[in-house]
Amino acid sequence: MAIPRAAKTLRRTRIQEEKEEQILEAALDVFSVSGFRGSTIDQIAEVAGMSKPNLLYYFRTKEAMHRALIDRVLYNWLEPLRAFDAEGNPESEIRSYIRRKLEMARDFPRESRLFANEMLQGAPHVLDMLKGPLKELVDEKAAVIRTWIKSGKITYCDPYHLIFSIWSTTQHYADFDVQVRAVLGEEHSGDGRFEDAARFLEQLFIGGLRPDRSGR
Amino acid sequence: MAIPRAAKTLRRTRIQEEKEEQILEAALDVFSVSGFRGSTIDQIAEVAGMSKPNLLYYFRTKEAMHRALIDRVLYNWLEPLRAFDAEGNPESEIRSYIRRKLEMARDFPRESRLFANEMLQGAPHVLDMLKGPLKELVDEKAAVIRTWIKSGKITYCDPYHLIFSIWSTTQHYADFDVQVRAVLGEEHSGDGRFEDAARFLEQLFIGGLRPDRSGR
DNA sequence: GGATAATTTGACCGATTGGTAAACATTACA
DNA sequence: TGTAATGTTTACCAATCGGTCAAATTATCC
Repeated sequence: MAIPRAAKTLRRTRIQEEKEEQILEAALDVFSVSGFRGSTIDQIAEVAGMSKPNLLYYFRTKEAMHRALIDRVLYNWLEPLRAFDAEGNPESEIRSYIRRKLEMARDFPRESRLFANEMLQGAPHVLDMLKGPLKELVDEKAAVIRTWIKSGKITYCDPYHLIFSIWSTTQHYADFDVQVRAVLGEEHSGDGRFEDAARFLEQLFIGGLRPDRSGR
Repeated sequence: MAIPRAAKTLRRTRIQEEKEEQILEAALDVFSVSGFRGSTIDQIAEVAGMSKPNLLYYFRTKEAMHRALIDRVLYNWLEPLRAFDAEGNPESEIRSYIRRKLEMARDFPRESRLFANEMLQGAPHVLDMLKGPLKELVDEKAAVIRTWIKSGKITYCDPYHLIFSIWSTTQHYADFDVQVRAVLGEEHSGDGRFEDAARFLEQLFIGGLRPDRSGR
């Protein structure tokens, strides 16, 4: 007789690791496109290549699957912001933050869309995380940026909106990929657009944040 | 006996105008949060305050409702970009484009989210419009920006990525509203954040695009 | 190799989905 | 005011939804 599913959390077999991995991979495919409400367990089961009851053996509900997926993806997603360092000089820190975020948009677009979907729906599953850990992390980095401003290394500006604008410009290339490709045309739909975007954004932010050159 | 619905398009009664308006308003509420797949006709009917069959009397399918909604919203959505003018000087044109887009994010967040949802899902209903009319409009405005660059009014940059970055930074305040509020905290969740954002973004773009001050 | 635990499946359930049919009610207009 | 066109509702349909169950299969370990 199968053991109650709670026991799974005590010891995990090889098969469990593999299947859960497979399922979350498929779930990312589906949830990132259709959002939570728009996705079905059958869809995910099909992408994962297994039967629906089999999938439900590993995750008891659609909710549980979604939560596991978000938990798993969240840590890496915030990594670039955590790496944002007060010690480095502003120009190179901002430059590499932009680079890192653009790389994530290029290499992990599904993860970006998963969060975007969540945001559009009002963040029903991650609101606490936004108000707690994320806010704290951003507050911390905003303080760093303020020290840069006070020491005259970058021009005066609102650090929160600076962070928002880096998030939005970079994630745009994942979340609105289809629009970007449509506007740029087939011929610019290779990965080259990420290099072009990096060049533009670095120029924009470095130029836009340079300390006042003519008195303000 | 009720006339076949095709006849409705010939002459529209007062009731038709009112009810269709009511329905599309409710549809905007629902589709903008849950996307096409995640929304149900019952939900929309409830928000619209009418029965499902009644709603289906005006729009035969969920698809038809969604299409009508998109058609209706699209024209206004592109208005700010159309207003982007080659004659004005770059600084004030960019400034007012940012203002207009931010005002739309503030005043029409549902419309913004409707499109964002559509993009995340790969633009199944508007791909042709993106590749056609939108691309042409952007190409046209990109050409304007290039003349500004050639005449030395703004610094050299990729006009497409410039447009993308204005889109993304401004729409962010509608699409990721819940995140913005969470990070800024309750006390900054009044409409003041749009003024702060406007100030920051104007500074960023005007500063970032100012012709080279030190030789390149 | 056999017992036992872990995994997989097909058949199924009640609720919800998008949508229809036809009776009924209301409006517009001669 | 009568009547034909328009609008609304109730009852319903087949398909799909999230999820269960028990039986069948496979892996594990002595």
